[in-house]
Amino acid sequence: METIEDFLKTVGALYDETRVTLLKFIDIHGALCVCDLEASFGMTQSRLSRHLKILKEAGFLSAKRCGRWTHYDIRSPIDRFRMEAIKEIRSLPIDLPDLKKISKGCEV
Amino acid sequence: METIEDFLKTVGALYDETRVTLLKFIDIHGALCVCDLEASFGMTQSRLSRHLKILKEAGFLSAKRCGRWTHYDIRSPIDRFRMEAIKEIRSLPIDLPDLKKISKGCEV
DNA sequence: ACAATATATCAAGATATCTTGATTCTTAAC
DNA sequence: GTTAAGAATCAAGATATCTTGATATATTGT
Repeated sequence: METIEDFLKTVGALYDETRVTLLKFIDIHGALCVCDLEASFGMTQSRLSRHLKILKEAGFLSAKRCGRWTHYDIRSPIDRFRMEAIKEIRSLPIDLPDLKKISKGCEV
Repeated sequence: METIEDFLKTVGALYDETRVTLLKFIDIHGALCVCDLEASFGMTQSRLSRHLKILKEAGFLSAKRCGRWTHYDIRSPIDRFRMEAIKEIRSLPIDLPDLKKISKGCEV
């Protein structure tokens, strides 16, 4: 973290229940494509894409294209403060849906 | 931190440049009354009051009445995640005004 | 090239947050 | 009690964020 703009973008990404829930889900299950998240959460695709982008640009997630699929995962390496945030989220009691893996190809 | 509501309130309090700057200022100078912050930052009183309240309700600041003055200070004890946030803010290069102490009474 | 699947982006309306200026509440001095 | 200083709250307008539905951009298979 170098600037206050970075910091604000980082905490801003955390300031949304949807994103905190997504972050926890990906932290638990590992890399997932958008369509699996869509199936698991029953959330519209554009909404998911938007939140994943925000988490990615805030330094929490990495995105890796694999064929048609984009797999989002917890970014590694990750700095101390973002890791502390993820640890905090791990400790929170958050209701998560079951993982529904519908993607056929490009297993990772 | 017990619930996701607590967590969101905590990161929400950090998601504002004014509040991050105030938090850093109070972290450096210790307990200060609203009028001294008002004089130092050249900020309207209602705006300050609002942000201090948000930082207080998010668990970052304590407020202590002393005569006419309300002194805000970094809350102690403070939990791990909030402390990590303050440490992160300490490391950020943020332009701070000089401290202007105009309050006459109730020194702490 | 064409069609289908997965993802990303855009536009518009709904909701939340921030700022300002006015008002109210508290406490101390007289 | 009255006045004044310090602080908190309220109302209204400006700005930012979130959601939805539509459209655009890859990428793969035929």
